[in-house]
Amino acid sequence: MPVFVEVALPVPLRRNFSYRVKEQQQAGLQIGLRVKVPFGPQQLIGLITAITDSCDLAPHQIKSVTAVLDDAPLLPDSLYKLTLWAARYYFTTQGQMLSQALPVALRKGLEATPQAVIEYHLSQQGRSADVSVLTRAPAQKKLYQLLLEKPISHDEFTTQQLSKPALKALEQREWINRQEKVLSHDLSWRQQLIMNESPHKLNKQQAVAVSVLTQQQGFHCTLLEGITGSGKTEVYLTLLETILQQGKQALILVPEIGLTPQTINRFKRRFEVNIAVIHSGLTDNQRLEAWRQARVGEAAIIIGTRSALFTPMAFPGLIILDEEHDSSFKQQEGVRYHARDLAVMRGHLEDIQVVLGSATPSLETLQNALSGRYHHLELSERAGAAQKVKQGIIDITSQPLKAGMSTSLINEMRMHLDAGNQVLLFLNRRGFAPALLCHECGHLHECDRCDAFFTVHQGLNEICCHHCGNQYAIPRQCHQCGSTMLMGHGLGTEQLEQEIVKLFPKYPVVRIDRDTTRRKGSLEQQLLGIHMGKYKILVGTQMLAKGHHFPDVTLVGLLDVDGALFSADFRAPERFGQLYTQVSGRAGRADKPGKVLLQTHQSDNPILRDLLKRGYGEFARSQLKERQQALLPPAWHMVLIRAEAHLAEDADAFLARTSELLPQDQDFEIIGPIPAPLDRKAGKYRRQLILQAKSRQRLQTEFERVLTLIEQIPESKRCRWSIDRDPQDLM
DNA sequence: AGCACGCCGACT
DNA sequence: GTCGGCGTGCTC
Repeated sequence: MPVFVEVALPVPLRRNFSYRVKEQQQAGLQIGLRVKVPFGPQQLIGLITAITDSCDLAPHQIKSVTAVLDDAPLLPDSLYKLTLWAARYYFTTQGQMLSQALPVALRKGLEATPQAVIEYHLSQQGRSADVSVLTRAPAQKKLYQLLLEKPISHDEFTTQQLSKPALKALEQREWINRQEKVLSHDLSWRQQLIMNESPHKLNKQQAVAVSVLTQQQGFHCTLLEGITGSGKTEVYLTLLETILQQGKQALILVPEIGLTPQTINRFKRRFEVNIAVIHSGLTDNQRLEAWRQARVGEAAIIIGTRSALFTPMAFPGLIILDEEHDSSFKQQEGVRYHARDLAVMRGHLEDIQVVLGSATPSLETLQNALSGRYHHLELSERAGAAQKVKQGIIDITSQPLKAGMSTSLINEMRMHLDAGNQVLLFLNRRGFAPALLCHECGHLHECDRCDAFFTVHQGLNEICCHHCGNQYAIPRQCHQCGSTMLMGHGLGTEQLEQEIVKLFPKYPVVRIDRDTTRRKGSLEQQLLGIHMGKYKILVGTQMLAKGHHFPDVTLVGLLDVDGALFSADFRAPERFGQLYTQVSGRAGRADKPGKVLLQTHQSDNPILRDLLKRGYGEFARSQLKERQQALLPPAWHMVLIRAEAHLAEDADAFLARTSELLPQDQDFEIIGPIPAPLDRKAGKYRRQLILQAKSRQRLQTEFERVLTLIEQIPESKRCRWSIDRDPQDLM
């Protein structure tokens, strides 16, 4: 009987592809194995999604599988199902979803389960060799001496950056033997968990949280709402102890910025277990190695950012997603999945607990907690009884400003600095100035590829577009009138830093934004400087607000609240609330109360008042009510269709036709096509269609019905389009 | 998404 | 004369 397989391939085509399987390849064939298949003129690697004995296609249209690459499915059943579910939910294909979920090395066809690794030993001849011949070959000598102590695996060779030529040379001298070492998995942690550090004493709230969490069996999702400094991590660690003792693994997901050595060390210090850390700095092979260790159960704890969600576990026990409100959990290109939502689904499929932790929960999670879908645990006491932060609003309407700072802010800064404390200024705009203005004709220099102004970077002597990366030397003359009187317009962190140096020459300043932290390790260096007290004034963007505590900072100033709070995006108030709460949480400690000052033109704004008066928790609850009234997420469900094209009409026509395919009634709203907030980006026109549906199920079915029709719209070929379910921002 | 095929402009 | 630009069409 002929055998055919359906294969999911990493191509943006909404279907799988059928292949014939030759007889000698048929043994052990199953769903979930990787295969190499011919696809047009190329060979691709995909996953078997079905095995059949017949195929609708004409025989001449079907090609044969080139090779079957695995003998066991790559992913456990739960993760295979997760990719299927996610592909449906995000309106994409399983092939695309799988290429998000699998490590690059596996997508390229590398072995998933090596039975043995190569090890290098010194040979008999090598042992008795005369080392003095190596005096002029230091790399060989170093390697030789390492080998005297113990054999080196091929893997260590790459990770420790030893010299390959030296290895080759020693092999040529016949001093080295290659040996295959059969791998055995060290799972001893499951039998006996060794703790390096005894647990800290928990306060009452922490103890309650831990006892609730440890008593739960099977799938549960819990929001752990703990204010900054309330000791969420200690709760995680204590819960982790129970899980590990049961011989089960834990997956910990953290925001991109949160995966610092300090975080990892906290876990390493407590448990004597293998921890797989998955971050963007890993090579493809290192990533694969971490993936393997998790899959066989050698790694007891897996810590990583968004994409680590798909790491298989042999003994799944727990998923923790820390700082669950953080926007880096949502993928912003390709398949736009949300790691938080998929983590909950994964927990469900693996029948394990999911803990979402945050001081400032997203409205989505808060709604689930309030409605009873999730458990809700609160930590409201600051460990060490630190004092509450004082807060104040500075109305800057018709106030004189020096580099964006009001006189009262400057005076306040001076007081705190003179008292020997640190001051943090927050401005969410990097560069020198957000526009280049001609003083004679008023012309503002615009990016030629985007609908945006150039940002001036004085240090680099460049103007550059923050949307497409376009950059030029700062022009000497105005492009419109030729005048040489050009000046920066508006304020960025670079300029703020310069002005502060002039205003406070005695106090060293550090600036932290994407420009000053581009070099690897420089952020760590700067943070160290702050903790050592080397810097007194800290200037920065978002980066400064996330994850780091600065105990000697007693004053935090937010320079441009208006820009952050009153943007067109419906999530702006929520995000500002989170940012404000996170930033103010950075300041002060038990013996030094902190103070936060906000500069705004709208000091009476009710949203702002609400946030300051009642704190994030209450603020978020009233925001949730507003979203419900406005039929916005999480009350209603949103999908954004983006289209970009060289000609605006093509994008418009495509979206207009799409909207004609969909219903419009009381429970299903369509807005658009409308220009995206950044109308033109990188030379292309951007349009979008916003869809809001009351019922998630209805949204799903309506969309699935029209997906294939959308592809057939003639204009779809003339533009680049994508679907974003549960969009984070409408950019 | 890739990749090939195909048809027009500035180069050894 | 050819190298190479990217528009168009196809992939079991």
